[in-house]
Amino acid sequence: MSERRKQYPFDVIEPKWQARWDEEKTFGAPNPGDPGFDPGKPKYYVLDMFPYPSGQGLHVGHPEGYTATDIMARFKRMKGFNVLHPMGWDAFGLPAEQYAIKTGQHPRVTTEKNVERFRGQLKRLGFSYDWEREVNTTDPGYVKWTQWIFLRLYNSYFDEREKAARPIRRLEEKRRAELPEETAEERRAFLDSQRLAFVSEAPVNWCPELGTVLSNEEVVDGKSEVGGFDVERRPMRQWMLRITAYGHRLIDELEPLDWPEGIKALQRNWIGRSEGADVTFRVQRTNDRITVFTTRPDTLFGATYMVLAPEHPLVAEITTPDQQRAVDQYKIDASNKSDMQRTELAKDKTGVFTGGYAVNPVNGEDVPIWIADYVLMSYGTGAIMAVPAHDERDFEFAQEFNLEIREVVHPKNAPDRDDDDDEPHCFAGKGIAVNSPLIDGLETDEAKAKMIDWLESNGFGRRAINFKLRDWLFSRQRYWGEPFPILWEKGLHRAIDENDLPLALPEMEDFKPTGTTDPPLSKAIDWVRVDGASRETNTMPQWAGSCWYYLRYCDARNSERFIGEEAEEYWMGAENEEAGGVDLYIGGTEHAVLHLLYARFWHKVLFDLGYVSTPEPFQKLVNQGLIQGEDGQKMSKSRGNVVNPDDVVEEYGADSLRLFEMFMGPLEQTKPWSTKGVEGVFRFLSRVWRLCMESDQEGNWMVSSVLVDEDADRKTLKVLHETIKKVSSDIEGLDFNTAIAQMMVCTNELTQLEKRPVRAVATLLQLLNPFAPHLSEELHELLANKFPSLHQTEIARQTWPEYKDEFLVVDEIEMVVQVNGKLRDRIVVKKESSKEEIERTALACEKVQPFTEGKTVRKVIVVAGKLVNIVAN
RNA sequence: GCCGCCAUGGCGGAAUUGGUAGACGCAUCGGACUUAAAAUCCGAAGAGAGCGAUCUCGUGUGGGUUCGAGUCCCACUGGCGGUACCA
Repeated sequence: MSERRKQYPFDVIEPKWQARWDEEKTFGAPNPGDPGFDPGKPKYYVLDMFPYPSGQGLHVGHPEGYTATDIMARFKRMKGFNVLHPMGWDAFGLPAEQYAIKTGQHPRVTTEKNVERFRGQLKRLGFSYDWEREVNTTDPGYVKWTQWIFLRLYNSYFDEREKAARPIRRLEEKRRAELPEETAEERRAFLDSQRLAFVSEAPVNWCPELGTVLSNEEVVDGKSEVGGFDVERRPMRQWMLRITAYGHRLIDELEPLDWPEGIKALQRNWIGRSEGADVTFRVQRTNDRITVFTTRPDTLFGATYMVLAPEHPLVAEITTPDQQRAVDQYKIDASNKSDMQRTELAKDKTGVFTGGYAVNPVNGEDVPIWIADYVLMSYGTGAIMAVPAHDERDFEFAQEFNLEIREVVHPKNAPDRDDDDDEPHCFAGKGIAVNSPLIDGLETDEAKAKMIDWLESNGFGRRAINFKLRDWLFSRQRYWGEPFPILWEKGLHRAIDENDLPLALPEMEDFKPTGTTDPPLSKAIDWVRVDGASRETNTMPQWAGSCWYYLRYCDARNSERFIGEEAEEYWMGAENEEAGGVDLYIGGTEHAVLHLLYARFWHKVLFDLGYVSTPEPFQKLVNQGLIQGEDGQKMSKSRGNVVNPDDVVEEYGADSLRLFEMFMGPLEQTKPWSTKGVEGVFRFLSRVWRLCMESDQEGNWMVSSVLVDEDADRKTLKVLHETIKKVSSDIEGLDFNTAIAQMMVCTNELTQLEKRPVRAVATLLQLLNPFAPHLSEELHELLANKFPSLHQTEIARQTWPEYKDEFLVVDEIEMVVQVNGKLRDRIVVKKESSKEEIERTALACEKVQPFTEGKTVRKVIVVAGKLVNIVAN
């Protein structure tokens, strides 16, 4: 069975070339200053999202993106670029730790084993990585710099005026000058509250099953993204990163990036910027003030009540004695509801009147203050002004509790709907302000602006922008992560000395969760105690390592800096018109709001502090599409439709796997696996083999006797140069499927020749090389041995072929003749024929006559080289 | 609900700025080679009508713009992904 399939000896040639690439370091990329570095070469940085080395090994989704980047890397090298194409391991994380707990093996051991396996699998696929730059996020030499970057965050604050991170020392000096009478403790507390990495006591997502807290991004539908366990809110002391300070820039600087629109939208949506105003309401009979955020200040005259979140600090003070019991009960009920329940019950609005009233600043009216859990403490100010006529949620609530609904915006061009005027309705769109003395008759946008001006000049509010984005919860109660380089003493934290980095994890026998909120590291008593202080026992989340690995690749062995200045400038810097950063980044869409947002944030901090030279890390991003099982369903063990890449390589070879994954369809599209499809590309590669090779009686392969060292005829040259042109531009555009189709056409053409011109064949092998590197190198070597006129170096070190226009043009062109847009005939005309000649020929066509007979020819349209359309009626 | 993506033969998919719909591959059918099969090579093929040359219809649905629409515009339908009380 398997004998039958080996139509060419891929099982011999693939290991041969992989070994040679390894030994000769064929794909090593020199850094500035390295031997062999050519400053004249432009750089090209093509990056894969590095894998988490799971116990399962590679699945077929990995090679899809990896093959795409590998084709680009090999192509750009031959095009004369110095190409950075690295690989590494995102090796901290929950699965490794959970597996370790189950088996009792240390996560370092299992991680090493998994990395070993992944590396072997990738090498078997012939990817042209520079393995000298391999990184592993769990290596002490890597952890050192992750911790070092954390300390940069810790030692920085966000300067609101400059809209950038600055060293905290600067803030300290400023503070000292401005408030000399402040005590050291007060100043310290202030500075600690300003750091980009800070400690906060706040409700967090605690997952009892995993024994850790999770970031908002790691919680999906109230369940943990890993494992799908219940997540509850509980207040805990945690490290946070001030990503919210970068909300503006994370949105604005996203715009010019060459990213899929969908991913940009996802990030924009996640960051969730809304513009509006903060408005302050005075609480009746007290000195209390309630500030609300609204995107519709133009509807203030329609604000007929207010709602506070049940957790709002002013609730206790506002509540009147006779409403006390009801309010207390509601607060208890609300706190007992899980996030899941709160969203499930989203349809039915609940709430309780506090008994208190506030004064609407625009008209002095008293409005009742309610509490309701549809108002979230975590967004805006935790309080809203309710405008039931123009907000769906307020409308529902007002209907439920019979609160006044007052129209203050009238739809433009709306018909007078006096027929159902008694029916209360809600209109949330833009229109014309009515019943609003200050702004009557104005359109919504104008009304908003005027209202904000009025609020500002009367001291009732100001322009404001709000974000959905929350600060990034950065600590985890796990063992297998980077320890924080932080010491605690008398309730205060401080950084450890940078010379003591990396701070390694303690060796522990028992790294299980403690069953409480104490992290496992708290059990390493000797490690925790340092003189009079104790170490932070939380660890960093998995995302920490992946926030900067693309920088480390540029200078992976540097022990003095996280990245050398010269290396950073060369690989990440902006050159000429280019925007700089990673030139092409390919990976799955699942990281749209996690890794890709976090990495941008870190990069911006490093940029502000002067460590990197561009504000954005990834210039061009492409998401490879999901590969489904043969049945069109998502691949999963339970469906039994999982394809193992090792099996495919075993049966058809790595070149076939690579080629098939690129031939399936457009890179970014979801598409189903097809075993028959693999056989198809395998047959194609076998045809290429037989284009060059033939077997004798004994079945030994030898260079084909029909290959000749002669010039190709014009027809062959035309196909060949069309192929050079199409393959080149298709690779640039990542249209690999059509590039392969064109190479198939070219191969079929060459196969049919009785004498095959060997230089044309060698050119085809060059074009095929990025896709099927083993086969093409082997055939080229065999041909080069026989034909001295061919390049004697391997293809990887050759220059990419250029097409010549002179071979593309033909003397005679076939043109289509249409009558009224319908195809009726074809004509062959000389290349240099005039419009008039073509028209005459077309009109004279026999097959055209029946369709023009009895009609008047109104117009004849000639599209050069394409068609003639006769308009007749 | 909102946001993004998609819809073309039996199947995966091709079609520059609007200009020959179905490239290439799979599956299918026919032929060559073979004692036979596999492999390989050659050929056919969107659907319908016809002996035929040919004709009619065809890119989710309905309209529109145009000499000409898979492509552009309007209104729908169906599917995939994300997100959801964000004021």
